Amino acid sequence: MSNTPLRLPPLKSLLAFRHAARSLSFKDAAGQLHVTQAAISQQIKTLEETLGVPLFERHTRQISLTHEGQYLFEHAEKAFELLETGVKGIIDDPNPNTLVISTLPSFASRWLVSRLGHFQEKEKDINIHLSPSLSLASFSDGNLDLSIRLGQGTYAGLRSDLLFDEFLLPVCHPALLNNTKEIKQQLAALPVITDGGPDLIHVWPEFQRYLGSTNTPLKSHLHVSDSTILIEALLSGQGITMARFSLVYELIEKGQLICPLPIYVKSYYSFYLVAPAPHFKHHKVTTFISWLKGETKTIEASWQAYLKAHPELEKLEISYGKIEDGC
Amino acid sequence: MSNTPLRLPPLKSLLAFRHAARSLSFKDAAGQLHVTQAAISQQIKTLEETLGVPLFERHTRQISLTHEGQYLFEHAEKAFELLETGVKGIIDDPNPNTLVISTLPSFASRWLVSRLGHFQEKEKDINIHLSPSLSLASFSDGNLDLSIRLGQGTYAGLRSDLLFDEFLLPVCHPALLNNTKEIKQQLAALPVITDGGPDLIHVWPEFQRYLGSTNTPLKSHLHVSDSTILIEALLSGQGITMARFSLVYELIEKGQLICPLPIYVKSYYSFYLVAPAPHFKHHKVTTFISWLKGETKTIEASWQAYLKAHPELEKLEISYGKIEDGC
DNA sequence: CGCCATAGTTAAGAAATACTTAACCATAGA
DNA sequence: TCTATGGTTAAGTATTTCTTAACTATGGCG
Repeated sequence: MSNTPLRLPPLKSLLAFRHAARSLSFKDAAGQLHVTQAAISQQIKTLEETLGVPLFERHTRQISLTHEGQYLFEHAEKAFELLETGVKGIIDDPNPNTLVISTLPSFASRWLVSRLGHFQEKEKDINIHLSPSLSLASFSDGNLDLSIRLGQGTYAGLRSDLLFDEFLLPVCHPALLNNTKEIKQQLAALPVITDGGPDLIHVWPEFQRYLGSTNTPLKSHLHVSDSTILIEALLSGQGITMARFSLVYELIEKGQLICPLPIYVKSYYSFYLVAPAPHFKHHKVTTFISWLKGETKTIEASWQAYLKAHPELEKLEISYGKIEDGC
Repeated sequence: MSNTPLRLPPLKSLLAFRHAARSLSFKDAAGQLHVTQAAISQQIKTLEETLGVPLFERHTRQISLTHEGQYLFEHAEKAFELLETGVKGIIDDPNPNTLVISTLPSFASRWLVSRLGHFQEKEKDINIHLSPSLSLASFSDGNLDLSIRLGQGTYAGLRSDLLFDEFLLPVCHPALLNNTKEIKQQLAALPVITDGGPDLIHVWPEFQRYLGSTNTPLKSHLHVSDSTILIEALLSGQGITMARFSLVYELIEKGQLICPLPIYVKSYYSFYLVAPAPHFKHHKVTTFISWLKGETKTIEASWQAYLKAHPELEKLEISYGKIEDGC
């Protein structure tokens, strides 16, 4: 007998065979594999032609295994059980009691950290490791369970679930404004604070147009490294910015910051839960996501309440060119 | 943990992974699987994304397995070994000492049977079961090893290897002709013997044209069930036919039959060895085929010698319409 | 007994997957 | 320092798998 290495028949047809042989029904096998009966029929036919032997006897509406079919089934069943065991062991959570989350430092410090106590009290057997990151952290080394990012949800090879949409408001310290001049004039004189978020880049032209100073450079400009610093700069009265609602709405509610103009923008970035698809099946992840979605409902509720309390708010429509994926 | 049934990742990517993990080289895995290195690279990437974990660590030009990769490899290796064992057991010959051959009764009786003694003497451990059949016998019940058919070699789901080409000659008993009249006139008066072979149907119009009697029905017509009877009819002087060279050349050499006209036709049917592809790997089949090809060289040699001895032979070109697959 | 539902089959076309090619990157070795 | 090597990726092509629709041969029910 030749020693040339064996070339397996199409593996899909072997899997189809295994299911058909186990249930002795092409129809049932089709249901199990989420394909049509015709697909199974064709797969089995191809397999029989490739192997050169019949694997089933046909009895019009029923099938039974031939001797060779029985022999092959015994091997195929064990083989696919092994594959299933191996794959399941891979995608099962190797560390079910520790949830490693990466998110924006600003979102972590301004919103999430202060709420995590509630989660930990509720879920005592899940430890949270919060890992701030300005950009999408890599899942490639296997040490990260979930990422909460602001972006477009288009991360290659990863699943992204929308958490909540983001809105941008003009925000500053109340002490920066008084009644001696018109608000727009006062604002035009304030430094603008930016943090490099790509969704903001497209907003300034509109902002300036609203202030009536189209196509002139920003008078004064404070650029900070991320939104955490940006919020601190706002709170210390360094200037004005279009701030993300999720980060400032509690400060506005407390009167520590104000929204001096009746305008807002819907960011084309939203907050997403991002991870490899199998991570979304881990108990600790699904538990955290359920809790988080409950908590972020307060952001959405606050936004709706804010809109209701300020009917004069006007939505600026931004025209975008090439949009980055997000951060 | 959810009880929803596990859906395996693409099986091809698991096989690619297995080979890459075993040799720790995408390049080597590509060679083993007869694809390009890029294909393996993409398969592994897809698998890692689907499973949500890295399986290899990359070191520019080298790879090593991660912990999860090692775990999965152990399962995958065993699983594919099982599949290979099962498949090999299927396509290996369950009955290596008995070769069941189906062929045309005419070819069996006129040519093959008388030579099989030589084969059996040469190969004492292979028993031949010769099973005459007017049409292609089914391989579906697993009791047939090889078929020798006259056709176009286009049998669905089966492999067909050309054995030899067939030629058609006008043949009759020598006693049917004398010197009193011109040969063509005498032949036109003879009954035509046919056996239903589709390759003959298209020949008669040309035959008649050659005799100078275009578009008139055959004067007299003896139809028999197959070529075995046809040869007996020829030998008993019942008429003329366009006979297959392989069946009559020995009778012509002995003077028992003659070819009264210097014409011939190349049949669009040829003799083929037909079987499910794996059967061509069985030792008994390859042994028989080697022997048979040696023996059928005498037919081809005889044909070439016949052409050389009769340089006046003219090849008639037949125009065909829709052609049947053969028998 | 006739009709309807059922499971398997097949052909043709569409959808999805896998592969190739070419260009690229980061080394390692000569 | 330059070249060869193994892995990566994008774009386009080839192949495989699937769906749909029509078909066949039952088996069971009214």
